[in-house]
Amino acid sequence: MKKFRLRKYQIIKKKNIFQRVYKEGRSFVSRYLVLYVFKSEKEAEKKVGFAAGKKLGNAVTRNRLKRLMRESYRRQSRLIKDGLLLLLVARKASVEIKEPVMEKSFVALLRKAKIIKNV
RNA sequence: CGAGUUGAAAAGGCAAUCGCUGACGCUUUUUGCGUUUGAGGAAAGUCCGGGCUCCACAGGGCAGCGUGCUGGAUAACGUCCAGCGGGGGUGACCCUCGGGAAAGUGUCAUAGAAAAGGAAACCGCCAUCCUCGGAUGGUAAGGGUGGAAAGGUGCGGCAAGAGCGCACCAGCGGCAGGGUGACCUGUCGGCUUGAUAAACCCCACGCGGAGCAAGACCAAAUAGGAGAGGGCUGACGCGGCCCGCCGACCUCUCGGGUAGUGUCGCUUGAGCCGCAUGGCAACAUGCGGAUUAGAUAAAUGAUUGCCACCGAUUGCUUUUAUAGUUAAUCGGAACAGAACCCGGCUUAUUUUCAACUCGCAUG
RNA sequence: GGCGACAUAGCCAAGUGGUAAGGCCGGGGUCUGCAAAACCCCUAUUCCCCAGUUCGACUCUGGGUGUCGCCU
Repeated sequence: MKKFRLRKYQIIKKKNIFQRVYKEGRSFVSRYLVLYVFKSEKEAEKKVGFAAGKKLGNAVTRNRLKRLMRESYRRQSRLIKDGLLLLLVARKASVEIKEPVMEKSFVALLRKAKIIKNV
């Protein structure tokens, strides 16, 4: 079975990139998530960032949400087109949900944004 | 059986698939593969105390801050242990910012005659006088006010009263005995000096400041740039002020560059477990053993199966309540995530066990 | 991660041991033919919460909760 990896260098870390994606990227909203999409200058670049605000809860729940989002992205990353910077933000309703619900919601957002590869 | 007090312990396990941090090995341009490793009792709050780093390898005085019964433990503490005094509870047991109010100052609203002077007379009580309900004087026993009223209770005494006298109790002081000490016990004395120091303050002891975002290091590039001001008649700096120290740069403007969320600090430590000895204990000493988190948009997750735990329903056993049981089904499993590291405290939270106390019932 | 500040009516807020000022908003009234303005009256029982000290706590002490700021 081919593995879907998610390495450190594939995650957005710099503050200014976060700011650009927030400001200039297009956004898509669902009940549990907000997805920002921004076209990178480089063709091959494909990165993702995760955010969970302070209002969602304590450190444990915020870390759990980021893990769930990362797991969803990791499983579906092969479907996504290259050359995009994505940013996933958790909403308050997502505190209660389990992993498959999160993943479904993520895929629905990808369809909405029309960034799925046609294979 | 019910209610409670105290003290400990644990924080589900195994397996499969996918995935992540660090370390090591192989390969290597990136990368990839393999082995291995990986959160807590509170990691939390940041409330104390240290280590460590920089500033005089930290000095003096003032100011400021903290602690506050005694003795001990400790690197240190506001922590811990053992005691003393006071308070609460039927009890196991718990709580206690618990020095000084006779060094001084302040405050004690309203009410009340009086709220702190050896002070105070509103009603009442007693004596004297008269114009017969007032005046003068005595009086703190009674009434009334208040959170608190000038020691309390009883007997005597007196015009009425009063530590005015006596007994007991409380408080204060002296002496004797015991204890390292807080203090306790006994005895004697004159009879008596409100509360508040989590009000200022006094006394004793302690504290320099900042904090790993501390601090240190690194390439290329021009270049130790230009101008103004201050400075060995001592700048800048050392938390406030004064001293003292240090000893040559500092501030502003203009122009140009660079350094990356880079590397080190970064994890073995006053640490943990067992035994022995000393000690009532906290703890100390000796011997032996096990020692692997080090991330930085921040690593432990997701899905599933079985077993174990808890709860509910159904079935079965039992005369019933109840209890037990195995089987099936469903549901649940807390608080919470290392960020330089330790010792504590506090707060959040799921269970289990042990010892003890009280009540009820039965033998 | 570290350091610090604040919380009082719907809003802005004063208050530093003796029963909580003031302004805006709101409600009622006077005035007016009706309004506006002006004037008068009313609006705090949880002073963010829980304990303690004190006769008495918004105020002092300890613990908790929430909000905001500064340091790379």
